[in-house]
Parts: sequence; structure tokens; C-alpha cells
Amino acid sequence: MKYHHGNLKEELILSACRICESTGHDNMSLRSIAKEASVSQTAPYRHFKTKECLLAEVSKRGFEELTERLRSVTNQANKATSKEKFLEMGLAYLEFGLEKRKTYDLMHSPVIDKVEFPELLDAAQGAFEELVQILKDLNPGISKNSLDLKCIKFWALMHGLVGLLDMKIDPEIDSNAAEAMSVVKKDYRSFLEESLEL
Amino acid sequence: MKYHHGNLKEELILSACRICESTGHDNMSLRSIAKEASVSQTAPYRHFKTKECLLAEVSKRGFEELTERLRSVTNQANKATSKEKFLEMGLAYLEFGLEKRKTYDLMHSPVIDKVEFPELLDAAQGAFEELVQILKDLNPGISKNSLDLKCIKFWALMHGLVGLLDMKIDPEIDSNAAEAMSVVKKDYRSFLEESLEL
DNA sequence: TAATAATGTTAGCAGCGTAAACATAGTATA
DNA sequence: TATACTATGTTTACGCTGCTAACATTATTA
Repeated sequence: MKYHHGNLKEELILSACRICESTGHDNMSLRSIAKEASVSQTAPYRHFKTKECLLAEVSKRGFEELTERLRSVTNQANKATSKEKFLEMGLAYLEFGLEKRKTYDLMHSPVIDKVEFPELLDAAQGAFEELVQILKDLNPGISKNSLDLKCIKFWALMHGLVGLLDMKIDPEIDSNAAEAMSVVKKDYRSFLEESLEL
Repeated sequence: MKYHHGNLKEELILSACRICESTGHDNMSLRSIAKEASVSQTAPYRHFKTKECLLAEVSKRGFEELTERLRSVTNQANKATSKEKFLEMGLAYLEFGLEKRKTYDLMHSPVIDKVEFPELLDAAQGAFEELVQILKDLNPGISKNSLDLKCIKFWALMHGLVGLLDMKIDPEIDSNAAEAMSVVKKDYRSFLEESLEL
């Protein structure tokens, strides 16, 4: 075991990503991350000024993965119509949000002030840009203003849905809500189709 | 100063509500709450089993205030149409989310597992029920299923919007998004009208 | 080769949530 | 009314946390 790790920064980020997704960022300590990377408690401070900086990096990776997923929809074979791609994009967003729920929470948590991390903001906007492109294709000649509004509507709806779909509702307590959720979950394809006015 | 406070539980909740809204629940310590109530650090444990229990109470108060705001829309003079009330409800939701942003964050934070706090779940559903009523009036004879889906769509859109509207976007960095947001902010009445298909 | 910079460790601080032991006040019962 | 009991407060202390300072080791560069 050598004194200098060689690639500690990257390994710390990966450890943090793993721990974040398994325990949630609330229960994640810098010390536990260091331990997972088999390194002393304060070693991370050679690579990250504060814990928040490391969390920002984890958040950034999250947005990058989301962007990648959306981009792979964009780059589907041409047989798919723009409309179809738009719908698939909604599904991809939901899948990411539900599969990587704890990371998704971090990405939208107020503990990280995005203004302080321009690179994080860039990553978040990267995902947004994928959406803008599809919507542009779907609505040729649309005004920039209308386009922006359509994007916001989509984004807001998706973000809200992730939160609602993940709510663990006890059917004993609220059969109404539980029923509605299971309908959406089972067939969110048609739900999206209607809600996004496709 | 007497040894027994008399009304400490309520005062702790109110202190917690204040501190939460001013500093955010992440930076809120049980000790600071106790201090604000001029009481020893561990006094809260006579009234709340854990810190989470106190936070759950703060969250519950938040949902109760939201419900109240929505209900006051429901109870507006009859001259207002259901459609108008529905729109006003959307505005009321947004206003609450933006005015009490930090409390709103706590209400939707995963740090409190709602399943463990039935009363909190009740409070959250109370707000939901206000919405269901308005939508029922708006769409007489609608099937329960369709009604549920409409509710979810509204809720998701509103929740997503609060998050987006509160994002502090630097116009220097992303003029597109900043512009779109300012349009929505300035005139979210018409934005809602369109997005909710009124 | 020697100085310097980069990257690791150890020790220690203050703040946190929480449990245990103790103190005081209010309430119920004899 | 005296006494036991319960409710509600304080003090003390433990282990965990983020973080700083001082020191050790390795890599780089003049």
C-alpha cells in the first residue's frame, strides 16, 4: 500500500456516489466516504475544500448521467418521430428519477447552492438543452418564448411526478391516492401522452 | 422564571417553525431551538422523542397552513366560477411555496419519513382534498379515475413549478432559462391558465 | 541534488443528537 | 394534610460529525 494513492479524487467521488445512492445524502458523512476509499478521515480535504464541494461533484455526475440518458433518446434511430422521442424522453426522465432516487434528491436539494458551483449549473443545463432540441423539432417555427414555456411545463410536470410517484402511500390510509398512483405507475406512458398533449 | 414552563411544547414548535423558515432545516439544530425557547438543550426530549418528531410537527404545520390557504380560495364568494377558483388555487399554491420556501422544502424533504407520522400524512392529504373538491366542481360527472389523474397532473405541475421558479439563475450564465423564468414569474396567471388547460 | 509543491496522516476542537442521572413542581391518593 | 407518583425541567457525558493545524511522505522542478 503506497502512501500516495494516485487517483484519490476520482475514487472519493465514486465512493460518495455509491454511498449517496445507498444511504441518502443526509446520512452520508465525509468520514464514511474516506473509510470506503480506505484513506484517513481528513484526506478528502486535499481534494475538496468542504464536504459541500464533494456533494456538488456527486450532484454534477447525476446531471451528467441524466443528460446521457436523454441524449440517447435524442439519438435514437430516425424511424422514431419527434413526438415519439418526446414521450420517450419523459419516460427516461421518470426512470432516472425513480431508479436513482436518492441521488435525484441530492440534485434538487437546497444543501448545495448551485450558484456557487458553475460547473454544476452547466451540467444541469446540459440536460435541459436535450429537451429544448426535441421540442424545437416537434414544433417547427415556434417562437423562442413559447418554446421556453413548453420546456418549463414539461420539466415541472416531470419533476413533480417523480416526487409523487415515489411517495410510499399506505393503501390502508389513503386508498384514493394509492389507487391513482398505481394507475399512473402502471401506465404512465398514456398518462404522459395526455398530460403533455401529444 | 419558574422551573416549569407551562407551554413548552407549543413554544418549541413555534421556535422551530421560525428557525426553519429563516435558516432552513439543514442548518437547524435541536440545541438552537431549545436556546430560542430559553430552555436547556435536552428539555425538548420531554416533548419529542427525537429531533425528527419535532421536524414532523413543523412540516405538519406547513401543510395545515397550505390547506388553509387553499380552503380560503374554495370559500371565496360564489361569484367566482369553479374555473376561476381552480386558477386561484394554483396561484395560492405557488405563493405559499415561494413565500415559505424553506418550510416547503422541509415538507418535501426525505428526512421525514411520512409513513412514520400518520398525522403528517393526514395534514398533507387535507391540502389534496381541497383540490379534489374544486376539480370535481369543475368537471361534473367525471369518473373517479380521471379525477385522480387530473389531480396528480395539477399537483405535479405546481410542485415542479415551485422548484423551477425559485432557482436563482444568473442571467449572465443562462439568459435563456432566466428569460423564460421571468416570463413565467411576471405572468404566471396566463401560464397556469394555458398549462392547466382552462 | 536540493528546494518546493502536492498529497497523505495524526491530533484535537467545537457542535451535534441523544441517553442517563438527578432536581423540582404539580397531582392524586391515604 | 401528608405522601407517593408523575410530569417536566437541568446537568453531565458519550460518540459522531465537519473541519483546522501540525507533521510526514512523496513527486516535481530549478
